[in-house]
Amino acid sequence: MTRTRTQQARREQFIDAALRAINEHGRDKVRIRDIAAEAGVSPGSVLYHYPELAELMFDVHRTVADRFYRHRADTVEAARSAEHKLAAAIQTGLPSGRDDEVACVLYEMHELADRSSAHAALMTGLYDREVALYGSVLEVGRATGEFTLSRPVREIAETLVALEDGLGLHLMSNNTSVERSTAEHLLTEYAWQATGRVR
Amino acid sequence: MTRTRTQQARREQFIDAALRAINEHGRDKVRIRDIAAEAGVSPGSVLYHYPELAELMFDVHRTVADRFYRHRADTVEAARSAEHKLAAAIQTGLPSGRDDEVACVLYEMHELADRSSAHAALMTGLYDREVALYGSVLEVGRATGEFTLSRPVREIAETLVALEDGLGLHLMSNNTSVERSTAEHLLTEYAWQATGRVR
Amino acid sequence: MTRTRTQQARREQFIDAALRAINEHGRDKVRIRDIAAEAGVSPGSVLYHYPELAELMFDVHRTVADRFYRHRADTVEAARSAEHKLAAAIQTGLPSGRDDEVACVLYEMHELADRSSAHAALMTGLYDREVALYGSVLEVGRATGEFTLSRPVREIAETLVALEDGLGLHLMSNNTSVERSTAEHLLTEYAWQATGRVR
Amino acid sequence: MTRTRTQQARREQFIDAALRAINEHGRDKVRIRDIAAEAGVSPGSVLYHYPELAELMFDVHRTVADRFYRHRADTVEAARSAEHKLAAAIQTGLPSGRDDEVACVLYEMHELADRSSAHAALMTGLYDREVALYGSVLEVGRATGEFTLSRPVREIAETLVALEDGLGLHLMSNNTSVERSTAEHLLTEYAWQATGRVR
DNA sequence: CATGAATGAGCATTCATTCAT
DNA sequence: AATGAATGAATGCTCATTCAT
Repeated sequence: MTRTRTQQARREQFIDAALRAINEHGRDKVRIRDIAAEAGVSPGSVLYHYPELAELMFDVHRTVADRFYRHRADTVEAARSAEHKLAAAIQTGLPSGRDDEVACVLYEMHELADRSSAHAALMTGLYDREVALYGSVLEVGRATGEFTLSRPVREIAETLVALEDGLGLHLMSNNTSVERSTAEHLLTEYAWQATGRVR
Repeated sequence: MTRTRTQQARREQFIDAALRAINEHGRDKVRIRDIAAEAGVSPGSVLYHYPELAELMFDVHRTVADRFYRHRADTVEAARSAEHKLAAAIQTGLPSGRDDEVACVLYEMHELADRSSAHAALMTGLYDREVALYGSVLEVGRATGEFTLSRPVREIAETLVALEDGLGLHLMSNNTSVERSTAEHLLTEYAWQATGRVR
Repeated sequence: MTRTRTQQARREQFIDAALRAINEHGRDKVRIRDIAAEAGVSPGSVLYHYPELAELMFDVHRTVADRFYRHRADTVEAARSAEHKLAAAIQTGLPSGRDDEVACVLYEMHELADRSSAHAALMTGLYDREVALYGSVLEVGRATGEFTLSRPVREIAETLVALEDGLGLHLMSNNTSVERSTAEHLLTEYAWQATGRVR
Repeated sequence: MTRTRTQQARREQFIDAALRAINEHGRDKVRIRDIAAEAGVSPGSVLYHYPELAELMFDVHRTVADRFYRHRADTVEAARSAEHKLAAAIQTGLPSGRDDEVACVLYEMHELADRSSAHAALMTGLYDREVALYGSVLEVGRATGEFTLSRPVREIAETLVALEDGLGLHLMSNNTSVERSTAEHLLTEYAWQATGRVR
């Protein structure tokens, strides 16, 4: 048991190392050596703990998905009013910038879902949680009377998540026609409209 | 001139071959041999026409972006009313399925924009054209009285493009919580709302 | 016959082209394409006239050896006195510098003699002619009373040739301890001594 | 430290292997596989210790230059009289034959000096040491009264080195007009003359 | 004769993986 | 548990060579 704990801790170090290495070299270019170097160990050591490299990739994906959601959920929860919660969700749903390691890697992982159902499941899981998060915010707003929803909760929530993912994709891809402020604006406008608030 | 024509035609054959090879093996896994095999030639032949493989990648990206947009623009143009045009834009904006080679490769190319400004420029160009396409449809609808726009044209158009990109991303990633019908529904609902039509 | 003449002329163009290409890229790095480019034709054209590349190399070697000797012999012959002839031989026996294409290529060819008796024969032939050239100059000087030879003609001549080859080797190899002026000085000093002249 | 020692020892094994491989296949034809085969390892192993192959070439050059000089210096030192020292220098300055691996490779390396200042520096260094070696022998002979120098020490020493290099070049190049005995004779004759000894 | 296109053998090189220590 | 050393499979790439036009 103790050994398992130790091993697990070691694996988490490798996950973090891989995360940084992916961020630096790109998911499809990263080598075991890069990960090992980032962890300060030899390549063989990585293989010892992760005989299957795909498993490490999966754990990285899982980790960034969890962290990304956790950060959003915590921030939203900390907001007092539904309006503030909604704003918090929007703020944390877009990548903060090029140095947003978690968001960057998360977007790099999308492509894996194409050919791996395990990764697809991670994406689905994240999507569902994000929809649920927005959904609960909307419910709260409706309950407090802050929001007058123009459409069913789930529909609005799904639209918000898809919209922020699309905007995030463009932000990560250096689309010069989409800046962070534009993205925030579009999301916010849709949110106002969907929650029946007039400017 | 004739010679150049021939060379250009040959290059386009390689672009198509690469497109198919990328579709089969994945952008980051595709080997020169795969492209050559798809084109029915030897690996050296590919290098002969594309000494810089990155240039071939770029041409593939450019090609799928152009085809994707061209198909949308043609379909939209063929529709008679603004309402039909909008529906056509939505239909053609989402990947038709796993066998949608153009859309699949287009999404696979996104990641390249991360580290290459040339690819980022392609994405920006496609985005701008798509926004303009939606914009013109909205303008037409407003002119004919079919649409009563709730927000500025550009804002609605950008939201539509980002939304369909986000939904497309999930469709391509096998997110089981987002199906093609769901995606269409979300887009359509937003479009109805933004164009002032009541169900 | 006419065809042979034409072919021979064409071959000589390739020899010159190869000479320049070798000078630029180095004998062991030069590619057929470099030679073709220098000749302003396609690689296939070179192969057409020189199906065996080794033969072209040999012709280049032969050509530079002949030119090198011819230049020396002509210069020596043009000198009036034995003393001037000897000085002329020394002057033309050392590479004039980095831009001395003939000398550079000649030195690059030495290594081929290691494994090819044909190339070794060329070197031997050049050596013999150079020894003969120095020999005749010494004979003339002795006949006119200008020189009082300290050793047999052949010995002095051979020593002069070997000495200039050794010095030339260092000059070509960028030995910073051997400069052209040093080389001339050493050769001249030995020549004075061997011909019984006092400074 | 121990580790570095091991690595250095391993590198020296590769230097020796490369020396033999160069000797067998020629400097410009030698492949990594030849060196690996000579060392009894896989090609990758060579790259592991010498990621830059040029560095291995340089080390081989350095090694043969050092060994060549060391052998001469030791042999000269072992000789008792100046006369014997001079004879020893002459004997060891000429390649003993086709099987003289050190001399063969040393001559093969000359060409590298053409385009690499690092290699040129090695040649310069060897030349300087050889000149110094001859110089010290001459000084000793003058001190003991054995030699009566006809020219300055440095001039004679430089002439001897250049002369033996030129003769060595012809010996290595299979010049059939220059045999080992001829070469020895020419060197010896010049040496006698320069040191004021009469036959 | 000449060339552009294409080929394939041969090469260095990368890199995950193995293993003795 | 970890590592340095070593391996070998896989791949890109070079380049002489072939060939139809």
